[in-house]
Amino acid sequence: MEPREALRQVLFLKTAGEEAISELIVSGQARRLRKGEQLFAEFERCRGLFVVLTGAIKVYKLDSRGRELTLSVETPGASVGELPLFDGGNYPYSAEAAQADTAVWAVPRNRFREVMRAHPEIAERALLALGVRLRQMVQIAEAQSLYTVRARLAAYLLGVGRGRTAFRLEETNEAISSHLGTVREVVSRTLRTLKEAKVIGLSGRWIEVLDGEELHRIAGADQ
Amino acid sequence: MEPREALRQVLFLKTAGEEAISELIVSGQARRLRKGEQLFAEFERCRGLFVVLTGAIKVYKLDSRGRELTLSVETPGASVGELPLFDGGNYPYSAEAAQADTAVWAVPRNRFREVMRAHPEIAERALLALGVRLRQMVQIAEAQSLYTVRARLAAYLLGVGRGRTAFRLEETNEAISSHLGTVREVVSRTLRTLKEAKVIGLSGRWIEVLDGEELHRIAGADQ
DNA sequence: CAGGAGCGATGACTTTAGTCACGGGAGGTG
DNA sequence: CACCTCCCGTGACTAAAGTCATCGCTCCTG
Repeated sequence: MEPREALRQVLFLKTAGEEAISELIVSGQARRLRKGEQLFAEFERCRGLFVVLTGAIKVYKLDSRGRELTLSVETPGASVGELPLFDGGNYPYSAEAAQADTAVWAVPRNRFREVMRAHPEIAERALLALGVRLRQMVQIAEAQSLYTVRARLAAYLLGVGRGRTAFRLEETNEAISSHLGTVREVVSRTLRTLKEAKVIGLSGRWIEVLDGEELHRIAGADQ
Repeated sequence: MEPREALRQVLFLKTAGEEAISELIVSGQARRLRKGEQLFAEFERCRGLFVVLTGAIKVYKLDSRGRELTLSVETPGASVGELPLFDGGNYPYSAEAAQADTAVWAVPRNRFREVMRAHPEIAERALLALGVRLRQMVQIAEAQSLYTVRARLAAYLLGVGRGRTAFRLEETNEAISSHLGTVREVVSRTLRTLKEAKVIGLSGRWIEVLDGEELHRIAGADQ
């Protein structure tokens, strides 16, 4: 995706004037990342604005023993790690490329702040952007503490399926388990139990929703 | 706490001019709540600004079977449920009085929006306020998915202990379990195991930190 | 095409957490 | 002071999740 096009899609730049976008274009540069390469790490000081151009960036937390919780995966046209840009703190999570051929547009912190100061409509919309993130986090916190893996997996399937009755799992079980806050084996087994319950069909990475109503029930009610 | 004093302490009103505060005072009114009385419920449309004057407001999520996760407890001088005020959405959680004799200052949504429009310094600081909330939520999500109850309880004790070597548990086990995303019995049992491990002393509601280093280790490392 | 890396599946087992059912104590109140 | 309500503690059990070890398949790559 072209830098200008990507920036235009960022939630807090949507209403920004052409001039603001141009300033962010001349102030920044593209950065390419190999799969797994880190964009920033938790506790680090804010670098600046990052907008995904191609590929995908995974935002995640690690615990002390290396287990991982994926907080979000950002695709082209989305910003990454904008929180410290707005509140001046450090990163509360890490981010790395989730795919090969990932690229982001990077604008240094101070340059972005100047542009934001000159264009107040950005700060205004930033409230919306942080609101979206906050709602996502409340969602994750709730899911982690109040729902079983089975329920979270059902919700995941409904999410990636987006209403289709058949689709492929694009992520590995390992990646899915990180979304759900569990481990690879449990994802594998839970998919099987859903299959045995005839809620989904499953062959290879191909999923067929056999009983959408039941899948919703499992996702919404616990158990 | 006096309304004016409470409003002054709210993160996004700290730098607001005297005039803005006065407008919020004349536009609002105090509301008293009995213990357990609901201030707003999840999914409802935004009511307006609420600032705690006395007592405490618990912000929480319920799952479909009635289990509860406490997201925060707000005390005098803090705002409650400000997210929808800034992003225009509905409440993503519920709130109720956690103590008897709780009171909040309430300003209707539209009145608050007018004041915010007239005083842009409020919106500016609102970014910080949402940032704080977002960081809290990331923390909760992480704790829920990556740490055991034992670790979360240790962190809770360190939090409410605030460095003291002896202190009283002010909340019931039921309330504590809601913070930790577990149930009453497990809190009771886990406190006992910490006692048996000689990490804390425990008699009645009185806690003594016997091995602070170990308590930190338990809170930080999983297990 | 041999070897290795990466991924998925699965059995066996352990650990952690949650549920159910009671008993008992503190403190308030008619 | 008898009773009730609200908590806490705890045993016994079940359920959910995590760990460990192993196998097999696919797809590279040298």
